[in-house]
This record gives sequence, C-alpha cells and structure tokens, in this order.
Amino acid sequence: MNAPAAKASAGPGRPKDLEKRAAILEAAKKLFPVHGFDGTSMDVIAAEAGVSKLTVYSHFRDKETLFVAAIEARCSELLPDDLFPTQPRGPIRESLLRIARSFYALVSSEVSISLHRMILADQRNGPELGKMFWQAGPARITETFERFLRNAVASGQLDIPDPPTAARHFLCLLKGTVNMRMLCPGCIPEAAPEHADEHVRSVVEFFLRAYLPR
Amino acid sequence: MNAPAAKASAGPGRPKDLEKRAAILEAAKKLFPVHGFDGTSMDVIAAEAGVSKLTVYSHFRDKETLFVAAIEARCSELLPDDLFPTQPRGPIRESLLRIARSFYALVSSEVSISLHRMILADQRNGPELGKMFWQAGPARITETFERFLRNAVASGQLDIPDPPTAARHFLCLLKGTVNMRMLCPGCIPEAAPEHADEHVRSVVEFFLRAYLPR
DNA sequence: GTCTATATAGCGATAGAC
DNA sequence: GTCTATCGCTATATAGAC
Repeated sequence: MNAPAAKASAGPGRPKDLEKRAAILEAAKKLFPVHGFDGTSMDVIAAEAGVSKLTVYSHFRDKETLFVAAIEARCSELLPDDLFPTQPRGPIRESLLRIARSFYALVSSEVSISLHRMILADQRNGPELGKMFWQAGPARITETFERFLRNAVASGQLDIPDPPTAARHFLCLLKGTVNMRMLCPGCIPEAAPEHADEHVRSVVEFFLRAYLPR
Repeated sequence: MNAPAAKASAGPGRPKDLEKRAAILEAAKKLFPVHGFDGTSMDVIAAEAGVSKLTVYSHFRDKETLFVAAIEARCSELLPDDLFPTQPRGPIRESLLRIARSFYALVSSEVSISLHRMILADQRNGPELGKMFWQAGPARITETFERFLRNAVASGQLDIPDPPTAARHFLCLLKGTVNMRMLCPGCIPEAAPEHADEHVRSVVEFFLRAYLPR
C-alpha cells in the first residue's frame, strides 16, 4: 500500500556499483602482478578492495575473468599512443637517444616488469594472454620504430639494409638489462639511474657504429 | 631363532634409496618446469617417480627443498664447461657464427626456456634462486665470450672500444627471440628452424658491421 | 624403509539473512 | 545489492601397518 516510489523511480539501483567495481579492479591490478595468479586469493582481493568476497563474484564471473580484466587494464594504461615521433627531427643521434630513453623508461618501470613477469608465469590458457600483450605492446612499438628508421634511411641519415630487423635489434638491446633484472633483482649493478643512461647511450653508439653512413 | 643375517649383514638397508631419490629428482625436474611450483603437486611427483608420497618426504624435507634441488640439478646439467673456445681460429665471421649457433641452441631449447620461466615466475625466496642461476649461467658465458673478443681485438680481427659491453650486447641480441617466444609461444614466426639460423646470421652481420676494422 | 589412510588447512564458489 | 557463514575440493604433511 505505502508507495515504494522512492526506490522504484531510481530503477534497479546501481549507483555504488561502479566505484566498487573500480576498487576491486584496482586491488586485482595491484595484487596479481606481485603474488601471481595462484598466490593471490579472492579473499585477499576482497579485503584489499574493502568489499565482501561475494561482491567480487557479483562483478566478475570467476577468478580468471578478473585476472584477465586486470591485465588488460594494466596494458591499456601502460601503452601510450604517442611514445615517440616517426619523423626524425634534428641530428639522428639525438633522436635515437630520445626514443631510447622513452622506451627504456617504459619497459624498466616496476609496474611494467611486474606485468611482464605475471604474463610469463601464467601460461594457463595457452598463449592467448601473451598474444594479446604482444600485439598491444611490443608489436606496435616495433612497427612505429621501424617506420622511423625507414624515414631516416630515406633522408640519408642512416644506412640500414634491413630496417625491420634493425628495429627489432635496437629495442631488444634496450630491453636486455630489464630481462636480467627480472631474473635476478640486484645481480646487475647497472640498475642504478646513472648506469641506466649509460646503458642507453652504449646501445645507441653500437647502433650508430653499424648504421651511420660512411 | 631363524637368522635375519641376510638383512643384518647388509646394515641399515639403503641400497634402493639412491635410485628412488634419483627417480624423484627426475620427476621433479620434468614436472616443475612445465606446471610451475604451485601447479605441481607432491602427489603427481610421487606418481611420476613410481613411489609413494611419504617416500618423497623421506628424501626431501618439504616441497621447496625438492624444488630448489630440481632447479640446481637442471642448471648444472645444462651448462657445459666448454661451450666455445676463447681463442679465435680461422676467419672471425665463421668463429662468431659457430659461437652464436652454440649459444642460441643452448638458450632456445625447450628445457632451457622452461627453466628460465620457472625461475622468473617464482620469486618466493627473494632473488637467491635467480642469483644462483645468473652466476652459474649467463655470468660465466658472458665472461668467456668477453675473453674471446679481447683476443680477437688483440689480433686485429675486430675493433671494439668496449669489449665487456659488446659481449653483453651480442649475447643479448641472440637471446632476444627467446624472450619473445617465452612471452607468447607462436607469436613469433621465427621459431621455425630455418628462421632461427637467419636470426643468428642477422645478429652476427649487425655485430660485424659495427666492429669489423675498416 | 615403504605404502595406505588420514589430519589439517586454505581456497574457490555459493546459500540464505538483511 | 551486499554481507556472514558454509560447502566441496584439493594439497601439504603425517600416523600407523607390513
């Protein structure tokens, strides 16, 4: 008899829904990379998010769904569309140094390393997750850099017989130190900031020594 | 009255001990790399070894002890002492190609990748495991190759201002494809045998283009 | 010394109260 | 829609028989 108008007019209420969902996703993004898939329980995620476990299950069907959602969120927020320009401006050495520093800063960040490690560790669903990460990240960056190299070759600033291969080599060299740090944090003394730039410069010099026109 | 001599003379019998321990270790070496630490149960290891679970626990205090023992065993059997000579013989291009092929064959093997992935994924005991692997593997190989490069520079076959850095760069380039395959098996079309040698040759050519005396 | 059977604990997922 | 309490399952590690 007494009208439930106040509730009915608001519809099936879900105003708080979204911010709780966001809190859950944030907790998952924080915990999964650190402790891995098996090492992160749904209870801990719920506690970190400040909600109950069943609230977690109301927003995400199961653990794997939440896991994939967390990874995808991290990926999309890690990869900017304009990491570096494809048209060389000014001296080629300076351009390469700028690009190398941007790329190195991206791949050597703690959050990037955690994400990387998590994808490496969890091959539970075949290579699907890795393929997604690969296409969204490394593949796109390599393609962009390859375009940059081709432009530099066209303008006579570089002399590269095989730009695609050279692009892969360049980025691979930059990421080398990161792979070592992932294996054994603390083994590589070059982890310090001043040594990081030294690493970047050594790669650029190696690259120029091979591909600078003579 | 009836003498238990046959048994008593043999002492507190442990003749079967060693071969069962070997079977357990073999099962652990096979299963841990494939399914990871959490994904490999002691039951499955016992079944694979053909013994009971309690026999496993009688030889190894707990799961972590067995895990570390399995990794150490794999490491020591994967790293030969004489991967390549430190004294260059014949044309430098051929020497580098031989070294590159040996190194690539080592790091790109399935068992090596599995081991690598396992160490990366499980940082449960801090960086100790990674440090052990690093010092036993990559560190030793890099040092050996650095000596090779210095000899080549001394004999005038190469012109390298910074041999330690160049050594790291060379090996890092070779391992690049492997890191990609670890991330996303199947994403890289170069996994095929014929493309593998193409990769090795492209790295050697890049290296020589930079460091061949002019 | 080895095996069968079990104690104990933690996690993923769910039922019912408000 | 959200929370408390719980089921079902699995895995580590152990107790008792041969």
